[in-house]
Amino acid sequence: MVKILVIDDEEDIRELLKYNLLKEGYEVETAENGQVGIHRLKLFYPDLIILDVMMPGMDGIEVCEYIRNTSEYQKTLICFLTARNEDYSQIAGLDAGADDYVAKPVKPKVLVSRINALLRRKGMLQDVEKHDKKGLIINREKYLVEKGADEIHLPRKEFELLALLASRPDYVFEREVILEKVWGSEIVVGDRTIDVHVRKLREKIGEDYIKTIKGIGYKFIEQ
Amino acid sequence: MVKILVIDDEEDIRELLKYNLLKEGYEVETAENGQVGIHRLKLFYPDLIILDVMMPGMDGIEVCEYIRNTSEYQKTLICFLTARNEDYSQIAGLDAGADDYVAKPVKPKVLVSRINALLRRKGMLQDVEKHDKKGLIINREKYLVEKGADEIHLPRKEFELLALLASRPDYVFEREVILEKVWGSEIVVGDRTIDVHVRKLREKIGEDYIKTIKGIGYKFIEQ
DNA sequence: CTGATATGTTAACCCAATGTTAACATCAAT
DNA sequence: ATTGATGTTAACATTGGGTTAACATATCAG
Repeated sequence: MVKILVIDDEEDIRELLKYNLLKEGYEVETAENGQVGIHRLKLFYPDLIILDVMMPGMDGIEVCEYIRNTSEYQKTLICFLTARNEDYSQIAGLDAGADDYVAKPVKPKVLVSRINALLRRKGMLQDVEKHDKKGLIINREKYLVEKGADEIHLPRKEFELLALLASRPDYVFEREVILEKVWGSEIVVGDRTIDVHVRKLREKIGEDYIKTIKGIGYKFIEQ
Repeated sequence: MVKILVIDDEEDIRELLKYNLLKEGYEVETAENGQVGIHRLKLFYPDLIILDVMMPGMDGIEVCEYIRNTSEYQKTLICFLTARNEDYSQIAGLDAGADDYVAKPVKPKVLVSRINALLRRKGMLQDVEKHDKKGLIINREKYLVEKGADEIHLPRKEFELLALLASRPDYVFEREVILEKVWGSEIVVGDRTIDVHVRKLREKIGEDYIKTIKGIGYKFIEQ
């Protein structure tokens, strides 16, 4: 669960943001000024702080600098709330170490969208797909197959064969078509060649990804 | 050297940004529309793209989506230029995968500050130090590679080869591409030339940085 | 069940791609 | 001209990807 701390002196804003962020599925706490915010940090340990720049007492810039100078909060994201046209605070804020800012008056849709984007690009939002599943990621640029956290290096033919099959999961590629695409139309190889490559692939990526359709060919099964 | 590509249909803006970014020490190229921008991508390989949302023809959102769907540019940063109050494009832009946006009319100081901040938090601005790891620092001005405390002087070809490979760690550069980029498309050299340079590089920087992908090419591995 | 056919499996082999070394070519600096 | 640094090539060594042969097993028709 992603935790967000909202620090703003206006109660209306705090409640507006809290309501919308909760609706989005985040865990939210609020603080009404910088001192309280810093105090709450230690107990709440948020992943992201939404921080008003203009506050009586300790302002947002100071809070931000304090956070950035405290090593245990280095990875905590900071998003400023700043008055429009307040270019100075944009500059100072970003230089103080903020990760983003949103202009006031805050529109909830905009804010939520930016918070989502910020968390996503910082990798704090598990993007559903990608590395959680045991699905394969075939990376042609790296000539590499990623399976979970593992990186599997494949020789050329094996890679091309897998890439072909995986390009259309569940579609059955006939042996003849595989030969044509992976080996090329002129080159003639023995009839056990494909099988051997399939064997090696199955050894490396797992036995369940490539299924034999007897009498026809092979197909790739998504796991 | 950090490379920035500016895509905007207004020449005034392009020149304004180019001037200020060059002054800041960046390498800058421009493009006057989306199509040209995408074409320029492949040759220039920018680290960051400044992208106008509103353009005739292919607009910024489309360009952004194209880039985000092309795996080799996944790590390329995108910063939108968007008209103020144009909330829709803020949302659509960020959802399309932009890393930041700056409102028009652009103030050079603000833009430069945000670009700096964006690059810094993405770790693309080597903050002078960084000597902690055993990673290599490639210094184009001095034709020099720093490995820890050592300074390794490299001849041009070796340097260009290493710089190319290291510009995109893990990415496999085909022999043909290496020849094209390091030697130039017209010049034809023997089959063994690349290997010999790789050999010399491995002797100088260590055996583990450059990996052979047989049948395809070479890749740089971060240590 | 039996035989026929397709596919699986293993290990050995071959060779093209790459590694390696040293000689040669080129060029800038002295 | 001499030296040293760099770039290229030739000649040979090495490796591991790709292929095949030989045999094992599975599947299906009748």
